Amino acid sequence: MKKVKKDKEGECEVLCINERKVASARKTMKSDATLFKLAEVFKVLGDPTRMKIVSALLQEELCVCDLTALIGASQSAVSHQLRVLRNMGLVKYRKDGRIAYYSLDDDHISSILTAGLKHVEE
Amino acid sequence: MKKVKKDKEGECEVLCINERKVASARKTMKSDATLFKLAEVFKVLGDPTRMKIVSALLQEELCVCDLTALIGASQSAVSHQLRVLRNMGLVKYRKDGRIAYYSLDDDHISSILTAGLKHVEE
DNA sequence: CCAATACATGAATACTTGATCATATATTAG
DNA sequence: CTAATATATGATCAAGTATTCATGTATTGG
Repeated sequence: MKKVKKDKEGECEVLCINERKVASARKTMKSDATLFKLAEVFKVLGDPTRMKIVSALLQEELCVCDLTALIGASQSAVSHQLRVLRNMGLVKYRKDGRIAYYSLDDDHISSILTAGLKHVEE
Repeated sequence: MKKVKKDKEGECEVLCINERKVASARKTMKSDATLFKLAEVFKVLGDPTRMKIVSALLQEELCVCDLTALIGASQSAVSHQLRVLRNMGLVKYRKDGRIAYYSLDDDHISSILTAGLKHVEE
């Protein structure tokens, strides 16, 4: 159901498409792969539990037990979501005995949240 | 299954929880409502189709038809996702006859993407 | 060594959600 | 008015996902 029509010469005659604007946008847009990765990062931040975890880690590293107490979820749920955050490279952790201390992986994450907050807080 | 124990005086004796760090984090963390809204915004940006739409609109307004051509999705899918973006206040639109021109709702959105890109592009 | 603690993880389930299909509305050309 | 165009939207459905439950691994105190 493409919005195009074949004319007598076999060429495409577009309808309402503004070719110039479309070409211009296509030129400056990031690659599909980059946009996909970007969407993945935002998707990971787009869950309340994970958002709470990340924002709790903004100041200092915390262990799983601290995080569980802080955000009001089960230890299992926190652990599962920490793995998601780890896999996306948003948090890292170090082990000290049987305690795992989690922290944010890089400084960009703080600025992502800050930028988002500006939109949320009007 | 709370990680707490009642002791003889009826008080809570925590296990590995670092009370000081937890209290400190709790103080500076945004409210649950704010974090929830923040997660919602990121969730909306966390879909490849919507991410493509938003990034296509970074430079100038585009009509639905342009967007459909640009991002390679059906008109219906684009329309549905535009509504999600509208409801979240990420895009706005104006009608000119039967054509709807969409644009980003505020400038923060660009900075959110920029911050995210810094993480994605290492 | 043994029990308790801290955390991780597989399975099952309920819930969410993005795409498609069909159709509706609105505008304009003829 | 009528047909075509541009967009919106409800319903359906398949795929994804967050939580819970049960259990596993690793570390440490006694």
